[in-house]
Formats: sequence, structure tokens, C-alpha cells
Amino acid sequence: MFNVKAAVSKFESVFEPALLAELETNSMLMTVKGGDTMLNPGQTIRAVPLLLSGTFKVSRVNDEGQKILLYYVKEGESCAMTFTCCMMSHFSVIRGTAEEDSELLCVPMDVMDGWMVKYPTWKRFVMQTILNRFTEILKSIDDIAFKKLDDRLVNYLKEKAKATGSSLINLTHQQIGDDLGTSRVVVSRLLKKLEIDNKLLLYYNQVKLLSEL
Amino acid sequence: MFNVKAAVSKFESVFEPALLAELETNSMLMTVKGGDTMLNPGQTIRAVPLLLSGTFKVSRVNDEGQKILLYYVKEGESCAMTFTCCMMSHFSVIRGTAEEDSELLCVPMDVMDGWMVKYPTWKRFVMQTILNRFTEILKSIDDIAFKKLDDRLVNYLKEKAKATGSSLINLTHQQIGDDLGTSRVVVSRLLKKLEIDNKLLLYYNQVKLLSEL
DNA sequence: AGCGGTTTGTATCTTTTGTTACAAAATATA
DNA sequence: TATATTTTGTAACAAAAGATACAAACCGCT
Repeated sequence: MFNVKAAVSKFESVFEPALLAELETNSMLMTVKGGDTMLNPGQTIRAVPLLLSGTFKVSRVNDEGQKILLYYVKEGESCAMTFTCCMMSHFSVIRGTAEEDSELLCVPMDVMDGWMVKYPTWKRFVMQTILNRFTEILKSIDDIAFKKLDDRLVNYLKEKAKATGSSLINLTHQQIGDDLGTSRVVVSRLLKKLEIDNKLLLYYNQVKLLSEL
Repeated sequence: MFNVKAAVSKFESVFEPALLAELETNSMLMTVKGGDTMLNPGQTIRAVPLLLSGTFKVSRVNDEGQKILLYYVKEGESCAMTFTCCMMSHFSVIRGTAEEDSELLCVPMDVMDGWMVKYPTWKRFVMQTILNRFTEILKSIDDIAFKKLDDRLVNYLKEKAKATGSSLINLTHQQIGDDLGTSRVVVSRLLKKLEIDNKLLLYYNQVKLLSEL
């Protein structure tokens, strides 16, 4: 549990002192429970979040309600799309959901706009965030366009394991299918094949990754 | 054919006077022939292009050499990825090819960085460009992940027709396949089906879109 | 232990896309 | 005009993924 001062100090190595001071007076601490959706497509954005702890999942939801995982936002990071939407007062084009209980520092957009001009470290942070996301989204496109589902599934599981720091993953096949943009049956089928190949073990609500994976 | 003065005047309604003046003294006029590739993945970027005439095609090329069309850059626009890479002195993650003969105004990165701070209209332009590309890339993801190839092909053809202003499209099936990330045979098959359905006509090197499409 | 809801396993069938191979048509070039 | 090259058409087959349906296993709860 953070207070604002402690929260701001997390960014000591990234932001210049004057900016840290402004951050302390202008930002708002927030806690979110795992599973809560903070942001939906179409919603307008009034503040930008800096993630202090936990993980956020950013996914694309199209007009037909189909969804696919884009990327995770981790501790010390922020969301590139929120930045850009916020700065252009544009509604959101993505969904942001807390994966685990998370804490975030929210910076109102009107303050933030001036920071781009006043603080080089803020500008750098914003541009780096955007660059990172562009890079990750392009990697997603590579995968979706050219990789087969079994590969994507393996990548997904590995990514998940790295994110949670555990080889035991708590997800139903349905949830995995949602993230990959496919059906539960397909996921079950592929997971079973991986189990037969000794790459993992399947339990109720859980997947245990083995070293062979 | 532009001189720098005339070129800069194209942006009169977008940029403030002082910025237009700087643009005039600091930018470089360039012409590129249709088909020429200006930028490849891995290459470092020293200048940002503002497109004066023509069209650029931006595509993703992954490590295995597979490629897929991301978006077009049109007159008066610029490339979001180039902005961000440039500002963070990061190598390119995309390929940029001139679709037709094009003219561009190149702004060296060292000048450009200061403009973010000095000129609100530049900052706005940059953020708007980034937002537009994010939006388009997400649309691409929707398509690639959830649409079937025949739909994607139709969209592609329509887009192409709109870009060139003509319903007669000069492309081989192979080229179309490259842009969509699939094989020539598949494209031929789908095109033939569309022809049978009276949606278009097929010629050597050409596709004529009909109103039914 | 029994019940109801959720999750998983699996079979079957269909559709979509990819692959290979070869011939025919169109064009370019000598 | 003759020949080479490029482009297109198509068949036949394989692989991948989606859809439907139903049973079995698991869990939480009483």
C-alpha cells in the first residue's frame, strides 16, 4: 500500500526532481481490484495512469464484440494508447482490465499536456512508451498473421508464466480462447496435444508448464 | 514540382507561422520514384518525412521475411512510427515504399525534437499522426484476426481504388497476395469467385472493380 | 452423498486456407 | 514471327481452424 509520496518515489530514476514534485501534488492514487475493467472502447479519458503495482491487460474489442489481447502494462509503465487518446481528447479504442489487484497513479490530462513542453523526462517517457507499444503491437500482428495457433498458444502461456512468475497458470480454456481470439474447443484440443507431448499438465482451472515447453 | 516555399505553404493551415518559417529554412525537399523503398526494418532514421504528393506504403516485415501491409501515408500526412523511432533514436521496425512517384519534405531529427516543445501545432500534429496510426493498426488487427480472406481482399481492393481514384487496379495476384500475407493461388481463387459473382472483372495485370462490390 | 453449475474431453463434420503441380494465356523480347 | 518470361486458371490434396453436440469430470454447496 502506497501513499502518494512513496508512489512518486518509484519514478525517481525516470523523472526530473521538479516533475516529481508536480507529480506529487497533482496526481491521484487509485487501487483497482483484479478483474475490474477500468476503460472501455468509446469511453473518454480524463487521466493517464502510471502503474505502481500489479498488471493491466490491454485488449482490442471490435464492433462485433470480438476481442483479442494486445499487451500487458506492468509496474512502472503506462499505456501508450491512453496517452495519445488523452492528449487528443479522443475516446478510447481499447479495453483496459486489471489482471491482478493493482495500484495506479492518475495524472489528469490538463496538467499532463503542459508537462510535454516543460519536462524533457516526461516527453521521453511518453515517446518511449509509445515506441514500446508500437513495437509490441507489430509483434502481435506478426503472430496473428503468420503464426499458427499452437505457436501462439505456447507464446501466450510462456508470457503469462513470466508475467505472474509462476509456471502454474490459473486460467480456464475459455479465458485463454478469449485472449487468443478463438474458441474454447480449439484451445482444449491444442492444450491436450501439448500435454500428450509432455509440454505441460492440465488440471481443472489450471495449466502447469513443464520445462520441455 | 515543388520548391521548398511552395511545399511549406501546403501546411499553412496546420502549422503556426513561426513553425512554417523554421520548416522553410530547415527542411529538405526530396523526390522518390514509385516502387522505391525509402526505409527498411533495422535502418536508423535521421529525418522525418512530410508527404507532399504521392502515396507511401508502410508494411511490416518480420524476421522470416514475411510481410504484410499496415497502412498508407497520403498527401499532407506523415509516418507515426518514423516519428517515434526518430525521437527515441531507435531503428525502424517497418518498411516504407513509395507507391507512386512522391515528393516529401524531410525534417532532420535534431531540429524536430525542439519543435515538440516550442510549437503546439507541431506537438498536435505529431500526436494526431500517432493516434491515427494506432487506430488504423488496430483496425488491421481486427481484420487479420477475425475477418476471412475474401472480406479482407474486398476491403483491400476498395481501399486501393479509393487511394488511386480509379476502379481499375494495376496489380498482379502475386502482389495482392504479398500485401495480404497469403499466396498467389489463394488470391487467384478468391478473385475468380468474385468475378463469377459479378463483383469485378479480371484482366492481365489488372482488376476492374464493378459497382456490385 | 447428492445436486447444479462450470469446466474439460472428444468425436464428427464443415469451412477456410495453404501447398504443389501443371497447363494455358498474355505479354515481352529477340 | 518465334521464343522466353510472366501471369493466370485450376485440380487435387493436406492442414488448420471453426462449429456443434454430448458426455464426463470437477467443484462448491447443502
